[in-house]
Amino acid sequence: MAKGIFKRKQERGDLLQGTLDLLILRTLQRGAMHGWGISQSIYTVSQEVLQIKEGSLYPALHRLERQGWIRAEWGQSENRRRAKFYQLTSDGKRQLAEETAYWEQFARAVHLILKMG
Amino acid sequence: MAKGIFKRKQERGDLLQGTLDLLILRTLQRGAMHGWGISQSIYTVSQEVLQIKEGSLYPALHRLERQGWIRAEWGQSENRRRAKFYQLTSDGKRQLAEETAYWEQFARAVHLILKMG
DNA sequence: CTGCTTTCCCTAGATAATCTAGGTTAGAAG
DNA sequence: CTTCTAACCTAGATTATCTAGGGAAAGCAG
Repeated sequence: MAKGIFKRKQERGDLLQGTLDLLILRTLQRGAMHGWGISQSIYTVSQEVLQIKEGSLYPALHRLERQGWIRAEWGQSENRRRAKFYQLTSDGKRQLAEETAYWEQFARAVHLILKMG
Repeated sequence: MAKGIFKRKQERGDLLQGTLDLLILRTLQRGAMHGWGISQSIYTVSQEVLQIKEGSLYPALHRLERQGWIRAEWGQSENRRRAKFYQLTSDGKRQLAEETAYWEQFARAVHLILKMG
């Protein structure tokens, strides 16, 4: 990578903090999906902006499962590989609604700061 | 606190993660301010939504100063107390622009996920 | 003057989320 | 048979924020 030309790609994974659960839950609202697929979906739907690393994804999925917001089941992927499919539980749906509302309030608040006179 | 009645106030300080610097820098864009004033400004401008704890505020200010984005100077507050006034440096202005752009891209991306079919 | 409240500053340690950097398995493809 | 890729996993590092303390000085109530 040629010296100062490409200024640090600016990692900024920090903003994701606290949002990852929401993104996963929302993605699962469209139907059951395996982990790999979830991260791909987030990547493409966000127009290549949100890139979830595997080291974040799987721990997050296990966390969500432990909290009873998603349920896992082994199955077969579209490519005939073994894959773990996740789906929202009813608790998960409630949690999704809550987190969505919270995100919207938060984003509005930040917007107020950014646009103040 | 009466048993299950008040369900966890849901702390959710997590969303702030990665945004605090932006909020502080943006607040200082309006002029020099002391720490206490910065947090009050963020609180009222955000319509009571964003509440920065002192334990986050002061370390953040020191971090920003260490990185050369803000500069501190002791002075007197409106209430005649000793207070440390911070102002943006030119590096800080550049940083503010960068973080603003990044936030907007991020917020757009999350919005895409939340609104997908 | 005394004591209390408010403003303003500070920090050590806990908590927790994400990332880095590794690794495994099994099907597909050459 | 060898390589590539989809799909899963985790330990440890990093880092931001919060909890929970503490201190000093101005103003105010008694």
